[in-house]
Amino acid sequence: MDHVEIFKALSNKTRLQILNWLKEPELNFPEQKQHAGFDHGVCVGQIQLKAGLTQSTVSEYLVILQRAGLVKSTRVGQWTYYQRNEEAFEILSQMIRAEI
Amino acid sequence: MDHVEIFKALSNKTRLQILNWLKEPELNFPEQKQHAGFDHGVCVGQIQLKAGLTQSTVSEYLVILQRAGLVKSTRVGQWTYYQRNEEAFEILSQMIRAEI
DNA sequence: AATGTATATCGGAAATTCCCGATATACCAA
DNA sequence: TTGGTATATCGGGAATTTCCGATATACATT
Repeated sequence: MDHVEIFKALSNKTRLQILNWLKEPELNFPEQKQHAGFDHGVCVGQIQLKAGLTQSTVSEYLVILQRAGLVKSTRVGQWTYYQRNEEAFEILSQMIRAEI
Repeated sequence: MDHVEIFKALSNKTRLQILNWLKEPELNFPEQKQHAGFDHGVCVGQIQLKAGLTQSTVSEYLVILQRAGLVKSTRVGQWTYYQRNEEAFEILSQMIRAEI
C-alpha cells in the first residue's frame, strides 16, 4: 500500500465528494434504485451525473480511487458498479494514528 | 481545516519522511542535541541535511506542512524550530473514520 | 556599521495533475 | 449483423507541483 498514492487520490475535491456520496448510495443516487439495487455499489453514469464532469474524467477518477484501494468495482453486464472499500479507510485511519 | 490542502501536503515522499523523523527528534537529529534541546522541535538546517534537498525546498515544504496544520513552528534567535502538531493527526484520523 | 549565519521568498524549468473531446472496447437488443 | 448504450482509454491544453539557484530578510557577533 503506497501512502503517497493514497493521499494523492484524496487530494481532489471531486474525488472526496464521490467517496462521500458512496457512503449513502440510496440517499445520493435515488435514480439508480429503479434499474438496479445497490448491492454492488453505484454505476459510473450515476456518479457522473452528480459530479457534473465528463464521462471520461469521472471514469478516470474512479480508476485513481481504485488503484489507491479506496473503492472496489464490480462489472455487471455493461455497467461497472463502484463501492467504498471500508476496510481501507479503517486501515488508513490507523496508519495516520500510528505510522505517519 | 481544508481536507484537500491536508492531503496535498501529505502527497509527497519527502514531506512524509520529515513528519516521520519529527516523531523522534532525539533519534533522528542527534546532532542538534549539542546546540539546543528539542523543546521547540528541530531546526530547518538539521531537517535539510537529512532530507538531502536544497535549503529553499525544505523551507518551502515545512511551510506547506504548517499551512496544512500538521506542524507548528517556533522562532528562537536566528533559528526556526518545527515540531509535529499531534492534535492535527488525531483529528485527521477521526476525520477519515467519520467524515471522508 | 560590517560580516556571518539561518531561514524565507522569488523566478523558473521540468514533471505531474486536471479535465476535456475523441475514440476504442464491451455488452446488449433487434 | 447492425445499432445502441455504458465504460475505458488516448491525446492534449491549461493549471499545479516539484525542486532548484538566486536573492531577501532577520538575527548575532565583532
